[in-house]
Amino acid sequence: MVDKGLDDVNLNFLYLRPMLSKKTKYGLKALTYLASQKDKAPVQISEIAKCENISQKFLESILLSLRKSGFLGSKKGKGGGYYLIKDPNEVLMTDVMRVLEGPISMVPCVSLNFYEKCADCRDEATCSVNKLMLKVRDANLEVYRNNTLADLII
Amino acid sequence: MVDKGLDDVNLNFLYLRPMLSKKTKYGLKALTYLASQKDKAPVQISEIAKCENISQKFLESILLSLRKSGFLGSKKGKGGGYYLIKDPNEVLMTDVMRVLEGPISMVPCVSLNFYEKCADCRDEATCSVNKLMLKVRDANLEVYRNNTLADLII
DNA sequence: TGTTTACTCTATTAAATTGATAGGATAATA
DNA sequence: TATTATCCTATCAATTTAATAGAGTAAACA
Repeated sequence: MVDKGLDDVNLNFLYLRPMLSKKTKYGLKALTYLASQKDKAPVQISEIAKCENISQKFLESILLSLRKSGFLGSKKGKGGGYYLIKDPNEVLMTDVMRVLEGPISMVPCVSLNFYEKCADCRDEATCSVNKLMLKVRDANLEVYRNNTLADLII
Repeated sequence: MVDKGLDDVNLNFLYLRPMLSKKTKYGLKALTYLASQKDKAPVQISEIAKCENISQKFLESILLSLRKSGFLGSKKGKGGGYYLIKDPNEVLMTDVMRVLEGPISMVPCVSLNFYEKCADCRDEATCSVNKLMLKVRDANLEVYRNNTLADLII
């Protein structure tokens, strides 16, 4: 049998290279879980992990980084856990995404906060990648700036 | 000396996890290079690689996949090379990005063309990640649909 | 007809990142 | 002082990216 060029098959549909990391996915779910609480009593990691189907150990590190970046507070010992520090209406997605996922721009040369010149690019002003990714960055920023944690509930 | 918690340092600004692959970056540059040609005579891989500072061997595989997906034509032998098949005005960024980078959605559960249910998600209708990523997808689609290869030149 | 040119294809590689797990240290509560 | 739950370090397999090497194939041209 002759090989019928299976290399032509496009495997993109398998989502082999997911764009959104699980860290961000889990972080967002945890934040909305906390935002949905009636009171602001601390919630244990184990509860969030169980309800949201998240690996508890992995979630630990995510919540830790969210605490260090000022989104969450924590309490140790019995009755301890994590809780939201700010009102969900005041938690901007721009800030959340930058902490969890990293820069919003897809290339450093169009980043507002973390600009870097491309080493291989001759002229930024005429670079097609720069031109397109600038528009993509603006479109994404528009979404993240206009959505808070409160907008993600229900 | 006491360790002052260097783990708190946010290293995102180093762009350790670039969102846009070099494959896409190089592919876009090659496409615009070809679109900028006066006539439609074939251009050699080596010329594009040299002018755009791209690894020639890597570029070979990228141009090959762009040919197989119908964007480029090729000619072997002396005077051979790659050339655009369609008019730059008719090459939509949605199609280019899907071939080079993969699905436009950041999660499979909001993908138009490559939908997949999340294994761990209890209810898509109330999922915060789904809700946010749906908006991001629409914003990105808006950009890619309204830009053609011709829009990336100069 | 034969040589040169340039695309085509397969295979391999190092390096980096992700996602997950294990184990113990620390602090707060009762 | 015992229990609880966060905090922190270290490690791991699996995957992906980007690049390179080398041989194969088809077209042009002398």
